[in-house]
Amino acid sequence: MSTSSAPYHHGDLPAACLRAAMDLLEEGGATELSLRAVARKAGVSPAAPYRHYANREALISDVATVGFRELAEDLAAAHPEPSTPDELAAVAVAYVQFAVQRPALFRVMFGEPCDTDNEERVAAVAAISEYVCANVRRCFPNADAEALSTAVWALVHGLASLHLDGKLDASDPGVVAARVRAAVHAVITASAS
Amino acid sequence: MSTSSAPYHHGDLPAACLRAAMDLLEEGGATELSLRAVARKAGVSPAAPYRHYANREALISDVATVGFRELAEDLAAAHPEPSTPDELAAVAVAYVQFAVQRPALFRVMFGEPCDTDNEERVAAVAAISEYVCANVRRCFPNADAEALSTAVWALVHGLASLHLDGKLDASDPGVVAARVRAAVHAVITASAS
DNA sequence: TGTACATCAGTGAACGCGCGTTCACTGATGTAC
DNA sequence: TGTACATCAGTGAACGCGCGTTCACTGATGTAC
Repeated sequence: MSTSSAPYHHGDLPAACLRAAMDLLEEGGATELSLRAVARKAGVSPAAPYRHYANREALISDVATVGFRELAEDLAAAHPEPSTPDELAAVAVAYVQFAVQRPALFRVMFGEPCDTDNEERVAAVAAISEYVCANVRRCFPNADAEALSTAVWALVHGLASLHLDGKLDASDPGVVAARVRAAVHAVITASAS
Repeated sequence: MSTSSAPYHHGDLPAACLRAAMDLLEEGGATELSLRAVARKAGVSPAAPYRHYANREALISDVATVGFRELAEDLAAAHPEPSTPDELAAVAVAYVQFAVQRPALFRVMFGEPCDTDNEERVAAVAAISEYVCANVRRCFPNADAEALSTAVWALVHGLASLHLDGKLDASDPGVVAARVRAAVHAVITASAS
């Protein structure tokens, strides 16, 4: 696209397709991701992606994988090893922010049943799951780690989903962050009341 | 459909469309809900629904409304006024079961941004929100009700979503119920550890 | 170093599909007189 | 009670659309000799 005369061979079409797909999700809002649109965006004929992807689902699955990796990065950037409720809440905020800022990508990642044949995707999901679990063990060493990990992930994922789907107002990022922090703290202090 | 000779006038096509749509969601698995398919299922021409619905979205919105009402019924049936952690957990289980048993309907309800012009839909969502809030006040009279209500709804909704989307295994209803109960209890006892 | 040829990554036209929606229409219903 | 007619709820054909995917093809690349 940036070179004046496009060469016949693309160079790295798989990567270009992935990037095009991510861009479409970023722009398009609620649009469905179609192979044709991806090819168009990548500046290539509709049939070209079939050199590299068996079908639409294979592309989508790779997009989801990239999404999970980027989510993992965002979480680690919020705090690599949270060990207090406040630090945990910061991670929760990052998770919800990812969902709110990139809703279409989030929906691709979570909105359809997994393709379990895609090993990289499974690994990317597992990495997040383990990160959450490690955090829970660190913060609540005496708790039932498995049950509490599930609960924490569900809490955060639920907050993300409810904001994403308009059940909780997501128009002001500051308000969202405050609400997430409040929810996390409310849960942690619930049994005291 | 049951009468031998179908009359020209249907009788109550709006209701028939709604029922057809619900049935399609129940059967079809991951299918998108199309107006044409609904008309087909209702035994009527593709244009007929337009007598009663402005467009596809209007039908979908009504379907979502019915879904929210039925979810509210399921929750109330699980326990109309939960006041202990166990009773609260029973309601959580009902919520997750609704999602797992009727995934396509659940996705219609939550998977796309609300049509806020549909007053009945808004009311149906608000009813659930208030039910959750009332439960939280009853169970945790000294907590920050708003924050904790958000958290509880998010926890339950997150559990539902993660099961629905294959991030948590939903193949055995008993296992799911146990996991949900464990998660709820883990949260309630988290601060004690 | 130069040429023949196999391989590979693209093209672009075509397929059949189901969709949302519109349109002119027609059969049934019910009301006014 | 009987008839004329307005109204309403359907029909079915058609529109244009974008989609996933296949196919025979062609231009570019790189390797063997």
